[in-house]
Amino acid sequence: MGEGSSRIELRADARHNRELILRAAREAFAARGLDVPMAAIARRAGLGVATLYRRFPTRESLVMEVFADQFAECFSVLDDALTDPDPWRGFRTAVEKVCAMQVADRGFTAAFLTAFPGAIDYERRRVEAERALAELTRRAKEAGRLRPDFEHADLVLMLLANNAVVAEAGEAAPVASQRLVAYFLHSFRAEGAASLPPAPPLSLHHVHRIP
Amino acid sequence: MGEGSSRIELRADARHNRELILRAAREAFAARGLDVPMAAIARRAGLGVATLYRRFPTRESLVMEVFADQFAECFSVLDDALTDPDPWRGFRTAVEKVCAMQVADRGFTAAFLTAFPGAIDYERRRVEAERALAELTRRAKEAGRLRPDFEHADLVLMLLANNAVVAEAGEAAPVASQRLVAYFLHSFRAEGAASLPPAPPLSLHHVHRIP
DNA sequence: ACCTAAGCGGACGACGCCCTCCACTTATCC
DNA sequence: GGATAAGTGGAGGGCGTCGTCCGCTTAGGT
Repeated sequence: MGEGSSRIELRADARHNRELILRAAREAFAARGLDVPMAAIARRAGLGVATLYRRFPTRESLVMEVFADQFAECFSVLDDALTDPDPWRGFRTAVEKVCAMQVADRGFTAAFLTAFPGAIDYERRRVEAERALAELTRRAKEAGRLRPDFEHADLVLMLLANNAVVAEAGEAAPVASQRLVAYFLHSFRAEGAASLPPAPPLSLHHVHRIP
Repeated sequence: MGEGSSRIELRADARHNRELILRAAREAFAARGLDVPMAAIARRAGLGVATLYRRFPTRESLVMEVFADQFAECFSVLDDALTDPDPWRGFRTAVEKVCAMQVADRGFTAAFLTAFPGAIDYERRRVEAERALAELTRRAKEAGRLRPDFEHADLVLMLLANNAVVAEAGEAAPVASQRLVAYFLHSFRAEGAASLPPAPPLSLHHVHRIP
């Protein structure tokens, strides 16, 4: 560590091809989910498979890179939510925006839900995300708008549910997702809350499956 | 057509092996979902692959046969629900039971949600199921317990959601599913219902995907 | 007991995906 | 413009699944 070199020195054409790969992968993931063949991505980029593998030795490394900015967007959503003076509105819009991101990009969820064992940076971010979410829910509960027995794992339930609905609904995905999220938000409200069965021991970390 | 023979005349050993296959398939589907290799099912049954393929030329035919009784159970659940004097309790218990069936058997949902183009009998049953569900929701709405803007497609949303949660939660599946269903039922109640975005154009028929 | 057709199993070719290896091309520095 | 190391593409070996083919086994009738 600390050589300073790392990877800054890529030849110009290589750097260009790297961008082609990322764009192709982004498109492919968005359209067909995370399990598109590596060869299909390479073909879409107009490059050979070897080039793809040299730049991104594992599928995970490619996924991580592709979704880096989506992750960033996700964090900015959380930050926005935290600075909203109305805690419930913050909570609600954060949920809505993240679910809309799932609709916009089929692969995003899988990346979001997937903890790559080796990806240190991702791990750090995940912890940050969980902290932000915890704070968000704490404040919404304190304001008396989020039901007191709401738990962290409930968001995981919702993300899984939304992911499945988006995956299966095809054309109808945007409408279906909005309806689903409205239902969830309605049942997350403190108002009229009845007792619930216990929450499952799920976390963003716990749930991981890379296709 | 019209020989009357059809398949009644199977040799005794063949009939026995057929049962072995069905049992093995049931176990395999329950444990790992619908996409287990055919060879794995054959091995579990202690038979050769050819035997499996001769008896069930397509994966679908096997799935249909395996889940025939689960379908029957499903219909009896709907019938019970329809005879319940309390429409809301009928609706609620039907939902809870079907979702519990999804937990008990990973493959069941996929079979439930999958419309095999050629399976006439299945198609007829699906239509029956949809009619029963329609009646169930109509009565629950009439009793003022189910929200008036509830739609058929919302059940599909829930089944998809539950399926995904069951698939991903592993050990925690039973707890996770119960929690999820409680949330859904809460938001399906007429009491405290706020306006919703429109329902997606989904039906049990519309959603079909065989792994 | 014996005949015969139904039943059986495993080997096999096809396919699709993964990932690597190596001979060829090309950017970059002098 | 030439040296050289970085970069490239496609062929190919490995793997796992599918579904079929064919020679052997065995149930069940006589």
